[in-house]
Amino acid sequence: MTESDHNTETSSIKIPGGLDVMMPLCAVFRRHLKDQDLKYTRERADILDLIMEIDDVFEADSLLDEMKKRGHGASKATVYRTLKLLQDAGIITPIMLDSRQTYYHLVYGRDPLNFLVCLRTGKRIRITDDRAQALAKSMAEEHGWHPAAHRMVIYGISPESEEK
Amino acid sequence: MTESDHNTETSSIKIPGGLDVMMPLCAVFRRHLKDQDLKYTRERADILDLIMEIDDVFEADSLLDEMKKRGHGASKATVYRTLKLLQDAGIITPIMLDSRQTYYHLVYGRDPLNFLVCLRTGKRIRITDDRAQALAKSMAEEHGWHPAAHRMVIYGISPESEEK
DNA sequence: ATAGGCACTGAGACTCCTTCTCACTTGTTG
DNA sequence: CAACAAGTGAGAAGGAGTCTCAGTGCCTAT
Repeated sequence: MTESDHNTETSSIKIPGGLDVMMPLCAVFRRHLKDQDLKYTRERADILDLIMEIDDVFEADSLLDEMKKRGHGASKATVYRTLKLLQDAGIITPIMLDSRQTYYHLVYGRDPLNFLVCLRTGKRIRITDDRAQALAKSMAEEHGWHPAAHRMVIYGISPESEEK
Repeated sequence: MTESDHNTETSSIKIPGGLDVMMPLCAVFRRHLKDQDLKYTRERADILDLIMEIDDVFEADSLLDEMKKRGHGASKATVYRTLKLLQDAGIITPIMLDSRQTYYHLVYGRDPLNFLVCLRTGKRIRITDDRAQALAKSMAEEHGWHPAAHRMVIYGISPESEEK
């Protein structure tokens, strides 16, 4: 870990011996980059930092804006390129919540997310649910597949919009 | 039912008395249109017919192409407008499987669909599963929501791609 | 039958997200 | 220091989906 690993958000990884080692998220990214002879640049570090700070669903565009606000900007091209690298590294995942654009969120070391989406207002809430995870695993395995991730999106009417 | 209801694909609807009445899908659409003083035009009928014939996941673009091939075309604008009407009528639903475009499929009178998507090959298979439906219902209700539909997309490795 | 009104359609302009191109910069290695 | 590979930004390009607007068609009332 070097001085450029300034953000020390960690994720636990399981080691065969059963020991839990807390591994900084940026180290995961750096290793992934190094494995392909790619570089851990200022832009890439800043983008990952911002994503860790947000720790919520986000879009490419809001990243761009926020980067600009903070002075250390990055071009649109760089943001999109970095998002792809982060996906490859298994750190973030895209989610298709509506047809306008792609959303992303942190997944490395996080519980899988499920979503409730209001058909009237568009309001979204994230929920985690072990049953969904278990079910996804069963459904995949019953078809001979190896599950890697799942996404449950439930459309319905939120309590707030119903009262109106 | 008139001569313009040439496609007689049906859906069963529950009547309070407990009787099952088979109702042509196009009749559902016509009623929905009539309720809003909209018209059941040749283009709209053709698009619905094609969707019933496909009876699989489809994109706006492939509808456009297929309509063109069959001689009775429709413009891009009309196709998109009709897809929206069909959604409003509860006949089809959009699904966001990847970030390239919006996919749709028939839902009226059909079992809810879940998907297995192969991370290596992009192969998709549709599966129905009562457990997913039940779980979606529970998850929504536990948060005070009224569920309307759900979508479970499971990403993983398909048996075929694993053998390679 | 005719006229008026409203919905519908098609062509293409337009928007917006995303990707690509290309010239220039940066970092690393021998 | 030279060579080379990778990275970056600006803007062009691509592509899905929406919007506009003029022209068409269907209904209804007179």
